[in-house]
Amino acid sequence: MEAPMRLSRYFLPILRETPKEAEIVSHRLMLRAGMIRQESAGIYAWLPLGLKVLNNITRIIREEQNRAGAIECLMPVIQSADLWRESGRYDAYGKEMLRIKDRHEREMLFGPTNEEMITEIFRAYVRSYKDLPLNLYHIQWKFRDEVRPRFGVMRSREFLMKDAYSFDLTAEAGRHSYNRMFVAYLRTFARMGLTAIPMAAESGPIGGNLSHEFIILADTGESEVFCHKDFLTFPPPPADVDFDDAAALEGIVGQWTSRYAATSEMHDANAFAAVPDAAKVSARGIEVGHIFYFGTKYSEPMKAVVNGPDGKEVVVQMGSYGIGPSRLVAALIEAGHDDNGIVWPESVAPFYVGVADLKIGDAATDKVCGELVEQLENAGLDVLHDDRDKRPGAKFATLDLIGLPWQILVGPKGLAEGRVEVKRRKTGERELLAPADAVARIVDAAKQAGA
RNA sequence: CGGGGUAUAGCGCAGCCUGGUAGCGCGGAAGUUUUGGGUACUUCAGGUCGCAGGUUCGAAUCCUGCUGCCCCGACCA
Repeated sequence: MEAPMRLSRYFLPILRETPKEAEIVSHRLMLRAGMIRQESAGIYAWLPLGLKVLNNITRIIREEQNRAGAIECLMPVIQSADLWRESGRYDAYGKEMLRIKDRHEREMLFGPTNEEMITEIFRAYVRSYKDLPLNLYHIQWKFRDEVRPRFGVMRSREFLMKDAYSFDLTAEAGRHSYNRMFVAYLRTFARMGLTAIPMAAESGPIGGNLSHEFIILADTGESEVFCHKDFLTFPPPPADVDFDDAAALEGIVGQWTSRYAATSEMHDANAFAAVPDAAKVSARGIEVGHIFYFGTKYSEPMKAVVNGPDGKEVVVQMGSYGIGPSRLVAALIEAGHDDNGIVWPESVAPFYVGVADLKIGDAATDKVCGELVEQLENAGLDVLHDDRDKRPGAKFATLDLIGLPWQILVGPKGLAEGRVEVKRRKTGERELLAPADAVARIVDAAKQAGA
């Protein structure tokens, strides 16, 4: 919980016009709402409003990773080339990997992913099957030197990534670990108001033979996708799902893989033809997560082994599980906006409610705004108080642009009747309420949203 | 990495063809006005015209080289 923010003292560089480089709506709105600033091709600074959203997203990711039994750590952004030579990927990775040299001419690299490093950490400490299963994750900046970065933070070169890595004794146990992350991902995206559809996927340079991409449908998505419409009605796993219950997880994963879903690379026209026409969904999608089960691809060459119950050495089974929080910020905007700006889901909104004082300096509006802000704050809500000396129109436009779920508009006209206006951003519904009722309405809504 | 653009004030642009030392809108500051959906007017501040050479009495403008950025394609969380 933070102190209520007075907009006159905040740093929110709103742009009235759209910078010309921004092609897609999320990029345009992130620049206009003062969330990010481009510093280089595909490299962005996160301004306060953008950072708040990013932090809300990583908070949800952490909560769901922890719930599923993963343990957070943090690995460095700069890695040694030697580590990557062990797995054979130093030469295999190609120009996407940014290679650098330190002052001693040692070959280093800016990490594009961390399988090698986590395997090195694992093998240094873990010797016994009794320490398994283990799942370690971190949330860290990564760099992939994309040939052509575009679409703002949707396809940037530097990006924030949550990576989890699982270690198990057997393939069966590894499958359970995979399912844990699968279910955790369904919950994570659902909490952000997204339906992410798990689709059969290529495993690419990460490797392995079991892999799903989690894709949300959006017109501006980069991938062409094909799936059954039932996915849009499947319920997300409940909060009390038992992650130790392998059969229960298998059941959930079973449901979410029971219908056809594939990206264009993996598309099987014959299989799709079997889907009833009325259920066919052919759309564009944004990849927001990707999970891999790759067995011993890294543990074998890097000798990550433990002693089994019979005293013999066993090469551990591994998987890795990624979510891109920085990309998710853009994906959430692609999925939630209108002509006036962003419409944030309540769980990730940078502030929960904005209180606009429509006539700064008016004793009545100033007083009521101060009281509203204090009461909302005391109720545990994150409040933005627009106390700038601006025209009402400018305030409406700003609040709509930055997409806070609720607005309270306090002006002399309404106050003459003892009323303020409560506006819900998502629907545009407005209500004239007494100030105390306005607070109650929004606090109730927050409780219902489980914020 | 191929193809195509573009670079002039914080943002969006004009000026370049036909060389004469830079302008408009938005934004910012001051003021008057206005006060419920980006108000109107006045004044002000802000630019080594991407960088380096060259041509010329004189270059934002013409020529050469370089760099950044953007778009299309192939590649990708």
